[in-house]
Amino acid sequence: MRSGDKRTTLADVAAEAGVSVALVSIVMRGAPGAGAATRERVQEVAHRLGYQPDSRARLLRSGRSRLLGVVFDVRHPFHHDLLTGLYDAAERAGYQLTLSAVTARRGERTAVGDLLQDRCEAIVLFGGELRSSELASIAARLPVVAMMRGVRRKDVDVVHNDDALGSHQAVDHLVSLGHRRITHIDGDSVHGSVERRTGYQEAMRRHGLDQHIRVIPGGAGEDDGARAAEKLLADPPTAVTVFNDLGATGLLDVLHRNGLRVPGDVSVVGYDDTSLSRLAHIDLTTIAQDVDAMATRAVQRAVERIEGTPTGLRSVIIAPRLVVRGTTGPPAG
Amino acid sequence: MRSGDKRTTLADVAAEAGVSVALVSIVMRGAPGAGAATRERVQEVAHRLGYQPDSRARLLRSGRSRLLGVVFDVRHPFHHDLLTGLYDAAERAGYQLTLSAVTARRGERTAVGDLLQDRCEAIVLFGGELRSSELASIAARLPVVAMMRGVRRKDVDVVHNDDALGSHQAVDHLVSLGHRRITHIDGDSVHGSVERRTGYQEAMRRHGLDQHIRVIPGGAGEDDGARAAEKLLADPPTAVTVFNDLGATGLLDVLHRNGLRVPGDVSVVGYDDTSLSRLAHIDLTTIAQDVDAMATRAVQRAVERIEGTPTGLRSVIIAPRLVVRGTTGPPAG
DNA sequence: ATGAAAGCGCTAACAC
DNA sequence: GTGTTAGCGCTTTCAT
Repeated sequence: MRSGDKRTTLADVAAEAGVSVALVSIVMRGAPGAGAATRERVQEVAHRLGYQPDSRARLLRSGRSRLLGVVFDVRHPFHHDLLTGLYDAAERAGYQLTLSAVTARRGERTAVGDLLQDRCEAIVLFGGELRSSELASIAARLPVVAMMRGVRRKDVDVVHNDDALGSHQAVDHLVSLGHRRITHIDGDSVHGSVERRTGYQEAMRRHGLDQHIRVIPGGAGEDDGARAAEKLLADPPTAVTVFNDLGATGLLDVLHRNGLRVPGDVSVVGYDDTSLSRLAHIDLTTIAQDVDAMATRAVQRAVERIEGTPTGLRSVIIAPRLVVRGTTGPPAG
Repeated sequence: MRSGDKRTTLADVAAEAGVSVALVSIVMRGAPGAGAATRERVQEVAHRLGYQPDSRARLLRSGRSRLLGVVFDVRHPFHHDLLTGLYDAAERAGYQLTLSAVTARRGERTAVGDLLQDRCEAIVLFGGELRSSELASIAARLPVVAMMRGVRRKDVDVVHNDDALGSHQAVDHLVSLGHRRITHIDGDSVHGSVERRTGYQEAMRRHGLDQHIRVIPGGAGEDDGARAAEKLLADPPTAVTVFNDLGATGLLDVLHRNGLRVPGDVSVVGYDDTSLSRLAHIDLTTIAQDVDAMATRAVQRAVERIEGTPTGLRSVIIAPRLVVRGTTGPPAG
């Protein structure tokens, strides 16, 4: 017996309950226009027959899908947190999510293509490498909301973290502990890197620490942080702000191997509040992006575009917050 | 202007190309039965009009969806690796994947429910907490393949790692390095825990090391590994096999804090080969599950059930392999 | 409050 | 090779 041979349809329920399909449809959707008695009976029959509405047929007929497409990367831990928030936000807005993953062997273009076929009404992109012009060509077909990346186009909505502010928070925290010689490890060409670096520089100036500004080239990986740490060893500062948690982890490791104590000799602040930073033996002070706020705004943006209530502002920037853990403390001496 | 207002349909393309809808359908699917010239012209028009087939309508009509539903947990790093493999395997089999995530605030039942409405033809479940009886009730509606968990039902297919064999590999590796006093940290009630523990015990006996068998209670988290390590300190063995990588990380940390050198004083083997184990400062010897093989077999299983070519065997067990990194070496002395 | 009928975008039989 | 016809399962007028 092949499965799927006999799915229960509206017609089946209607026949069994002795009413018309239209009426069953009304009951199933909870729409007004059916008697209480009928309602109950139909519901009972539907349940008994194990009826499951066919979303495809439903959406085909009603013209809308109420579907939000999401492109995320399975390799990026932060994307998973964001998915959690997005599911909630979508549900609150009365939309469903349809996921399309980017993997090591499945590109962003493929992921977007699938979503387009699924007839979702808007697409939410997490980071990614698509060029602004490509995003624009997608945006010509349906609303696009890009999260955690910049887009030089005004036909694409953008929701992201206030990276500069995050760096300010990190520097402020360190300065309040008494640090003055604070170095920043850069994120190279990764999205947000420029903002985090600039934020660091601004904050340092604001505290009158211009002469202590020092930026070491780095990157998005653990090894980038480790390499940056090597360069620091000759003349270590009392504190370091690192582009992201992964880099901070690499840096911490090199520091430890070289006998430097954290936070005794050097304080370290990461960025992103990934699960890594929460591990007991890392216990990293870091900057947390406000996942729920970002997700909520992204969905709100998408829905506004879908329903034609544009707000004019295409860019939403969410404030992050400092999470103090064990890698920061007052400087020695 | 609301988006989605004017999607190009088959009819539009047909009108523009001056042919019938049916013919366009044939061309778009690459099905036989159309002239080369027509084919080219239709394709040109479709492209020019930016035509995108509507998968919902398509699937509704053809009765099948060629969709495989996947339930994964965003919090589990290993699930992401598996997704990568599953996308490939599905594509090879001519199926598409439709993802439904479990999050901290979105349960497995909800995730499965969505998939059911999407009319996928089979469901692949990663781990999870659903009881066997619940799985059975889903399996009554469509084929279910459960990965990385056991199911005491013969109406559900199971594809998982050979946990016992993995433990054998870990012990064999340590014994070949010269270790005899090898302790196992248990995974408590987590799926696979019993098999990994039993495998350890068997392997020890096989090597005539019965009197060195020692199992410490643990769990799936980093802290469980750390707690287990504390218990070990009084009388540390020369090597430890840990239920999973996360636990091994916690254990390593406690070992280091107490001045024990790895692998000098104690060798450590984890399980799962997660990205964590690959971090330079952890560099954990571990047992890698064969993700691609598992994904391939899971899809194969699902397709067999869908297409009604049952094989009788409902359980597939895949051999893992040892990945030697920096936490194992010969015992001191 | 309920039912009949039309049709969403597409594919599959069957004619020509 | 190409067009015609009939639905897939559902929602949505419009009658009754």
